[in-house]
Amino acid sequence: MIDLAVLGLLKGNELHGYELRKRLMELPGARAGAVSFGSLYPALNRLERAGLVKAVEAGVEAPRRAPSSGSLAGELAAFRARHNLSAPGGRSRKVYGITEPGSQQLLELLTEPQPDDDRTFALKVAFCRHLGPAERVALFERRRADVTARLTERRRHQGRDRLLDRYLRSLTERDNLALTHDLTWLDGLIAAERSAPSQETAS
Amino acid sequence: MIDLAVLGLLKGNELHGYELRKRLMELPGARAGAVSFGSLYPALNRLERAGLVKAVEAGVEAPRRAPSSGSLAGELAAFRARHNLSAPGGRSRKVYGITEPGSQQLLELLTEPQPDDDRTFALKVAFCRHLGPAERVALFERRRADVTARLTERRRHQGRDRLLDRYLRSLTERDNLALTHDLTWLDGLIAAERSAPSQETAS
DNA sequence: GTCATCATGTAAGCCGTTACATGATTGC
DNA sequence: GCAATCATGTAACGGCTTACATGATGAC
Repeated sequence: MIDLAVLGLLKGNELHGYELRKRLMELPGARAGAVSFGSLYPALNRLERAGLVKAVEAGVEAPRRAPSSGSLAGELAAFRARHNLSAPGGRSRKVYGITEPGSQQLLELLTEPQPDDDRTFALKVAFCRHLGPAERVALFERRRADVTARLTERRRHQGRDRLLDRYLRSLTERDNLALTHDLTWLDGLIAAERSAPSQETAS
Repeated sequence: MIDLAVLGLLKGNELHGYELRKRLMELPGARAGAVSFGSLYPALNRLERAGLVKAVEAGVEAPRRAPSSGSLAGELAAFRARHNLSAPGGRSRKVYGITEPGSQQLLELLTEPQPDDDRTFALKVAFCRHLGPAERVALFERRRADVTARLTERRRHQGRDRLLDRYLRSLTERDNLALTHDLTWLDGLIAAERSAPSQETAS
């Protein structure tokens, strides 16, 4: 989940951890991108060790390891820091970019056929522009099947609606509505995909 | 979460673990009650040790500990097994009921004011019949505030809609719709609560 | 000069899952 | 008799959170 989120965002943007999280939090879809720093930073380090992302324009690192009295590196850092100001390419923070293996891994994550939970699916949609039209449709169709299955499951179990109190009934109705809306939405996505000029955005 | 689910279901029904899970899985609301056996059974034991639930009609337990050759207990178990068939009060399974402290704990879990994630909120609604009207409205109002906050947050961040690709735009729209529908639903619940004959279902 | 925000990290722990082990009962 | 389902558990592990520690920078 967090790998998908990180790789998806880094594909196209070079970002440092803090900014990455800010963007993640802004992603739509039921808090899909919500992660804590406590899991983001270790994840970034892990992905870097795995070669899926790499630090770019790394700039000043480990100035505190410098035993020499002359704080050359420190001065440099301060100078750089005075001039960066948020534009992608800042200094003194660790800016990451995606690597080729990282891009491949992103595609694999987006393509894996196992059923997604809601948050993962939202993330996949958020980054599905990196897929080709066929894989995109496959993604939507798989989800469609999942939602349909849930709906029919629900209908199987709801015969005893009369036995439920009003709150459970209301909850059930809400659930059915939400699932139905999702189906409609997915159908729209699929239809659009099939009729659209099919602009490839392959890897 | 699992405590809420277990206590909520046991309030009113006496059930064994397997049946408990089956009912949990049937609860509406975005897979709200989905739990694995691997977490359910330990949870039941924990709740029992804490005195929040207790085994009732324990019936045949530990027949394998009986060293005597005469398999009296075994025979009895077999006899019972032939006749129980799913009706609450089965044998050879561990049937649990809620205790007074358990009921109190359930009320506390239903009343705690911290914001709920979607699944927890669904569970609270599923069992909110055990609350009084005032606490119920409070529950709904809190959720309403949460959803409203999410909506305005979203609106703050979506000025650059034009920058997003069609999939992110679609996802954002879907999200807005879902949140809006939820708001309407909550408003309906609140209105119904306020205008209803206010049937108390206190602890 | 002090406070909020930016920025990166570590450690402990929670809460749940999957996989495994075991055995009784039911239906064919 | 054999398979599917019912039924209860344990062990290992995974992923994420909270809380903590640290420090630079910017605004006033």
